[in-house]
Amino acid sequence: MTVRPVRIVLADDERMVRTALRVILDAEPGLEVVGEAATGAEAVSVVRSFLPDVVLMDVRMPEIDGIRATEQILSTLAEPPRIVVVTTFENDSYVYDALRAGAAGFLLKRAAAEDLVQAVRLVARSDSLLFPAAVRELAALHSTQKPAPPPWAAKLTGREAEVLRQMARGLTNAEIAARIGVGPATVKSHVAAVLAKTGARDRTQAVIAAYESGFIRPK
Amino acid sequence: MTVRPVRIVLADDERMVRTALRVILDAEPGLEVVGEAATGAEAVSVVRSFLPDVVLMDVRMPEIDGIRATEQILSTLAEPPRIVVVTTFENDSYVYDALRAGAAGFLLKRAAAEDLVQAVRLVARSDSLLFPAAVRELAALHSTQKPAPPPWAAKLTGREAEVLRQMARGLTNAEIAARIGVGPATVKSHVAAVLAKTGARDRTQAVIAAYESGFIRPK
DNA sequence: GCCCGTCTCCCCCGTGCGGTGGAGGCGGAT
DNA sequence: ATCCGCCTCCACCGCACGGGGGAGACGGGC
Repeated sequence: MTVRPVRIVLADDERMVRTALRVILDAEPGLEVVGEAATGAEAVSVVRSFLPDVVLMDVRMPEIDGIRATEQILSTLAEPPRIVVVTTFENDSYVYDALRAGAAGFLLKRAAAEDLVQAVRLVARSDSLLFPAAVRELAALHSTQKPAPPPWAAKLTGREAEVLRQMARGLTNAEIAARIGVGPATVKSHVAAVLAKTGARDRTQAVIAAYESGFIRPK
Repeated sequence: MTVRPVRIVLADDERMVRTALRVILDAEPGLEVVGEAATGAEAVSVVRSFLPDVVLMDVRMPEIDGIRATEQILSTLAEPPRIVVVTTFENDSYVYDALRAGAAGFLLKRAAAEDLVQAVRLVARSDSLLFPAAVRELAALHSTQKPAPPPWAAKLTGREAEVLRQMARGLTNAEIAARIGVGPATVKSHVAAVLAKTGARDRTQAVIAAYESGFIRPK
């Protein structure tokens, strides 16, 4: 008997992309594109109908994005397919969101055809999970820029940085003053300086900036 | 001419693991283990000496953990190797940290030998990035347990969660009101509820709690 | 039927916060 | 000797915020 082929569903709002993927995948023995969807909502229903082994899911789609569609599929099917999130990766921060949603892997749209095929095969047969340059580039944005995660961090004086750290712990000006051993008025000055340099409107925005820039980290 | 082999460095505090990996990898044509390290610090120096193509890096190691070692390697070498983080995955939340550190992939220690080999090959030749069941399980922990990443998230109503998300974007009550289409007084009520449920004293602490609990994540 | 949770909105009040515009001291750089 | 950056602190002001009350409407559950 022949080996059961890997059944694939494509979800992408661009017909050309779907066609390209279909051509590449259908040319491969053992791979079979069984369905297509142009929206996230359509993807959910198509997957429910065809129950494929693998779904190639675009992130940006009308109605429901790929992330939500992934969530819905994984949470509503008893034996959900492996979902590979496909992205063009421009400035996407979808990666972590997709991971949380339960995506089995990532694929860069500009990936080589052979990588695409290998990705699908690998995801289909083992519970391994493919990743592309997308993450490397994203990771690079986080790691190689480590010497300069916050553009403004260099401009914060020692005291200001200290005050910002205390702010990010949820302390009031008076508490910060007591903690670092200065007067409340002094803390106010430093806070004002931090707000000015970070471009924040209030302490909440300053704390957000601290998190988003990596100046401080969760956990 | 023969193809240049993939040069590999193993970093793991358990000798047995290193040996096992070496046996598996050395048996493969085109793969060559050129060095081993038992600590994170050692890993950094060994990598600097041998300049391998791929590093298999354990997470938990004495002196310096795999994450920090990864950071150091990637930030100090001009042409750093691909670093694959190896984990036993018990309750690790290292995955995101490793990604941020610039890891090229993940591998589960209990992965099949053939998966290991294929992972190394793939990481070495393309900029694709391997993942294992580790992430699937971890993702499951985050997605299926989505009702419970923050202990209090389950207790936040839909509106309250929405308001908290807007708070975490640095918006004032008035701005949130305009954005979600309700009156300012309503937003005040929701904010009060959020503060009560999160145990926060003010909106800043609420936003901090949102970040620390993973309710929202930095880009 | 009733209750309870949710969403919606109102009042009043105190205050922490942020904005403005200062001042004095201290050290390094020029 | 002078200037500048940083740290320290002050007074005044307006306001968004948070606390403490409530109230009406809708829905589902008992």
